[in-house]
Amino acid sequence: MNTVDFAKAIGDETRQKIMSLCCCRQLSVSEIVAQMGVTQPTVSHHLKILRDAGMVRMERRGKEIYYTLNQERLAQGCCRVAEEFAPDIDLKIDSKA
Amino acid sequence: MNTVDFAKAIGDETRQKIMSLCCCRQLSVSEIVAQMGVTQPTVSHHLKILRDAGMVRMERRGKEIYYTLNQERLAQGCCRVAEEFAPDIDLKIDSKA
DNA sequence: TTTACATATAGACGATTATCTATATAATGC
DNA sequence: GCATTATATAGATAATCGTCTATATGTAAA
Repeated sequence: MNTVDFAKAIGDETRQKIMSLCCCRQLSVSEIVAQMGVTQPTVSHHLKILRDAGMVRMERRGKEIYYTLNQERLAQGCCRVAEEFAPDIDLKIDSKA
Repeated sequence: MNTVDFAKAIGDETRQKIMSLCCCRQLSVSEIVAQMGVTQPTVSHHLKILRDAGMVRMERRGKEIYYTLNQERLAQGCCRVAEEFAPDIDLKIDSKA
């Protein structure tokens, strides 16, 4: 995944809200929809974009599909951007406890 | 500057090419135009977006205006994104020699 | 197998955006 | 002042994108 696609994937208010919601916990699509001001198809649309960008993981359980943000991929994308355009500045990843 | 505006500013192929060009050296608008496949007004347009996002510095010398990428701001934006959406991963900035 | 529920997809539509041409502004030299 | 060069701005246009409604797909329960 290149830096343009990465930045485009995260460069939308609705998607960032979704990212915040399923950043630290699994959420079903309905749960996401319930907390956003847009329709379910719109949420599904944005989830697809995030999925295609590798930014979220999905897991089906029964009728529901749970999404979680892929924090590693996100951080990797940030590092890629910094490496490419800010070579004089060093961004290091340290996994927290 | 919020993370949406930051991601939108860098989420364009033409702008990323400009960012690459004036990442490590000052370049005048004409010099940038010469290395890109778009017209001068288009380059000016993208420079304005990068300027508004604080991603480039400009310096007038005579008739020419020289642009440089603001690597610190860029790296800061990357960190902001990681902090907000990947709180379990720690991205630290280390200034290189 | 029908019904109900959860999610995805298709298609339409308005808004935003990237590009262009034409023109304005700014700086320099004659 | 006038001409020249460099950059910015205005306005038009086509393409992309985000949102909606309608509908299809998938899963589980009756």
